[in-house]
Amino acid sequence: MKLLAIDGNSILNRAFYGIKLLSNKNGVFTNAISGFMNIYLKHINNLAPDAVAVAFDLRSPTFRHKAVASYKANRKGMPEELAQQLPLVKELLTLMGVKIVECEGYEADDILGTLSKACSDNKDECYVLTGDRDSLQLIDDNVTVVLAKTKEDIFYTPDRFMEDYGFEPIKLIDLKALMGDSSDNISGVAGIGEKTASTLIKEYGTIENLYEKYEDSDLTKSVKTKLANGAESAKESKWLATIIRNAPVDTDIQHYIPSAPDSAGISRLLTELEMFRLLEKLGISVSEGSNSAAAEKEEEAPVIDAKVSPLTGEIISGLAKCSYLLKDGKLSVRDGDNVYTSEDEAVILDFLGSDCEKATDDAKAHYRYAMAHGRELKNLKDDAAICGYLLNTSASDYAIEKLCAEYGVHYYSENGEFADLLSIELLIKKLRSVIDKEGMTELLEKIELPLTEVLASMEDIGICIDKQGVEDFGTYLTEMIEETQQMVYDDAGHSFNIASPKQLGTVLFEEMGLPAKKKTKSGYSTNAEVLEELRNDAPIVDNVLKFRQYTKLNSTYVVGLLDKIADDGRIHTWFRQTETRTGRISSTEPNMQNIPVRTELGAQMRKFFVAPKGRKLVDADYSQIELRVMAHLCGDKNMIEAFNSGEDIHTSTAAQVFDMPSIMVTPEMRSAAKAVNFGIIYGIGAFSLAKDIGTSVAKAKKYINDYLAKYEKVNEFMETTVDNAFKDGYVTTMFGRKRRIPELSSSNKMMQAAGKRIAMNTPVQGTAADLIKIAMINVYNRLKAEDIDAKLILQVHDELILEASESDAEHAAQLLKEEMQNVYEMKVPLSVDVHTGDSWYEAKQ
DNA sequence: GTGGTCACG
DNA sequence: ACGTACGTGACCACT
Repeated sequence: MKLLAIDGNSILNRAFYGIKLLSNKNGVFTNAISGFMNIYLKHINNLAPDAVAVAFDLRSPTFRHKAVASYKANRKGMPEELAQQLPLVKELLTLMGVKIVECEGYEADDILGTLSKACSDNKDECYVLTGDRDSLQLIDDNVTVVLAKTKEDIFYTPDRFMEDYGFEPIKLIDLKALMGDSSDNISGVAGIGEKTASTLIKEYGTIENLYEKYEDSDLTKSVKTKLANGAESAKESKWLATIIRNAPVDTDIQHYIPSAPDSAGISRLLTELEMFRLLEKLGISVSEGSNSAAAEKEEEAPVIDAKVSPLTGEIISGLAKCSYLLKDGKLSVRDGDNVYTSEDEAVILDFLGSDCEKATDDAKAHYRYAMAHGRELKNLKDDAAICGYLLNTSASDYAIEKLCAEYGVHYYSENGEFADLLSIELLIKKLRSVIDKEGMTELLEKIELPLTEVLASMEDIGICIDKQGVEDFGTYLTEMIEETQQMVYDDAGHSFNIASPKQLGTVLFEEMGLPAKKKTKSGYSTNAEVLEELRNDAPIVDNVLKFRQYTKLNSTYVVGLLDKIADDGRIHTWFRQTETRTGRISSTEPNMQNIPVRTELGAQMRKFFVAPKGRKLVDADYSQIELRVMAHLCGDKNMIEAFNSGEDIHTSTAAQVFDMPSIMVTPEMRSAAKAVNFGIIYGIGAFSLAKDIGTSVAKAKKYINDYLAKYEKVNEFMETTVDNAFKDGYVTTMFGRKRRIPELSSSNKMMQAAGKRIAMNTPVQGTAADLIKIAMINVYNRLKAEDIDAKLILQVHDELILEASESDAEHAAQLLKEEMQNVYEMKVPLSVDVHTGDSWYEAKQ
């Protein structure tokens, strides 16, 4: 027999501190559960034990001994984030059929001691899994202690222990009795540390032997004195350090053979915790749990006896309402018990263009399918992924099966390949009712759903790129990279990989002896901020910075973009509508929202995004939209006035905060005001502001206080927003978009502070995102309705870009500006700058 | 897969 | 005592 005995508390602790805090949408933390299970599964797979016991600490108010009362008294209480995961891990293990062992008045390691001794006595094989070195005293020929470490685990057999420590495992108790252990409140012998203790144990073996012989030994006088003074403490410490091996628990290994897992129960629990990857690892499907009482009780679902037949034109014209899916060129349509399928492009296009009301799960892709063939997708009414996103902007994806499990909708896995199709109707019905209850129906119907078509069109059209120009720029960059690289090697005296922060750190801070300003988890920080400060100390720094700039431009933009040019010579980015927590859209493959602009060299890239012959690019961007949103949301008179004056907002802010006429505001004052304005949007902190504008924290604090005193309503808005966020667990934008903030329920101060900043920032960033989305829809519809030869092609958060015919460019520019400025009646005017040009670079002037 | 770095709003 | 502003995505090195 082989037993795996696990120190549940120790492994859970290790998992908790080793993985960043994660939580589900209800704010239940899951990182320790996930880490624990990873460690657990790894060892189950490696060791294939016959029996498993997971031990947990359990202490009642009556301790088994007086000394125990103070024992571990100074150990910090478990943080709330970890404490709430403890019962969940136990529940999960129980559902998995794994035996949990707890014993009133005993700690987990006492239970491990007892079980491992039983194994030893019966010549059974025992593996003790723990993160705590104390348990190494349990090692013998039958007992191996597996020490779980962050990187790799150590399998401690008697030989391995001897190799590391130089004495037998059992003597670890004596070692601890001498050196003590502050985390366990074991005092040891005062003045004796690890080194001395280890030497003494190697020579004398046990403290009993040591105390018998030390007086006549050749130990130094000081050590002898320490031993003499600490004699009593040493004995008590040895007692405390000894793991109990006869705790009253079942020592029959047979008892710990796991029973059959409750798959449905596991599925239910992990679905509620949103731990889908773990579920997958356990080989259980999400739907297994949905038949019994789910977290959200599953609603009655009819049995569907699906009749499958090919889709025809006749059927299409008879459809009034349906749900459908379209993936990899395969269409499946559901109308009641009837399922129609087709892989015929013409049939699919006819279906998409029909008047039938449609519900699906990836509308944008289907709009693109139709557009790519010069056809339309008509009467699209619902998109399950979009609905899922509005209800929880933090999920990693919005697969039908997951959403069903999460919202207690029956998932038709019994219908095999049509499970998704048959499930989507009830799923959407459910999602719609929750969206309605949460007041987001208008957001869905007026903004998100119409936007799917706009984004599809933008992706479909794409932006024209000057391939030759990019290639030439790449050639230039490659030359510059080689040149700067050589200069760095010359400065360093040898070649190395400059792109490796580790190697660069060694060269700069060890070989060349430059002062290291900051550290990261894994070594010296070498980021631009640090290097900037060292620029005057050594020429290598400047060359490294240049190297970084050139390689970044080359690999991310030149090489990256060339790789994405489609056959039509254009770049078709993917806009992601269900990605960001705040409601912004994101762009990938390639990311068209982070094309360089801030440095002159980088901005050159924008010269290669062009309008084809006979056409123009029209670029319009909102000026200070987030600050204007803030002014509107809080209604502060002074701030509104500042915007109404039409003068530069940062100058205006400086004038108001420093209480002087605008004409007397210096560039320094304006720049400080600008930094404070940014800080206000992000959720201000004096330290970061000070760093940003290079002043003292005290001065930064004063700037903030003066600002908030001048703009009272801003202050008030921040406070009420944060208060409400604590109360509700979420914040909302002007158009009802929600973001849950589980960080606020963290007991970690840093984490909670971050939650507050999120609470302050999201309504502002999110409302700005709502506004530009509405503008996009209006622009799209007007261009279409008025038959203007211009199309939206890009959105960069506060900026929209059109490609227009030369003749319509001016008209389109006017329309664009008008729609953006008038998107919504605000307490301050929205201001838009618009330019036209042959390239993005020109149109952005 | 994660961390460091850096591009954008 | 600690670490430090919001939201993204891509690339590289390293485990």
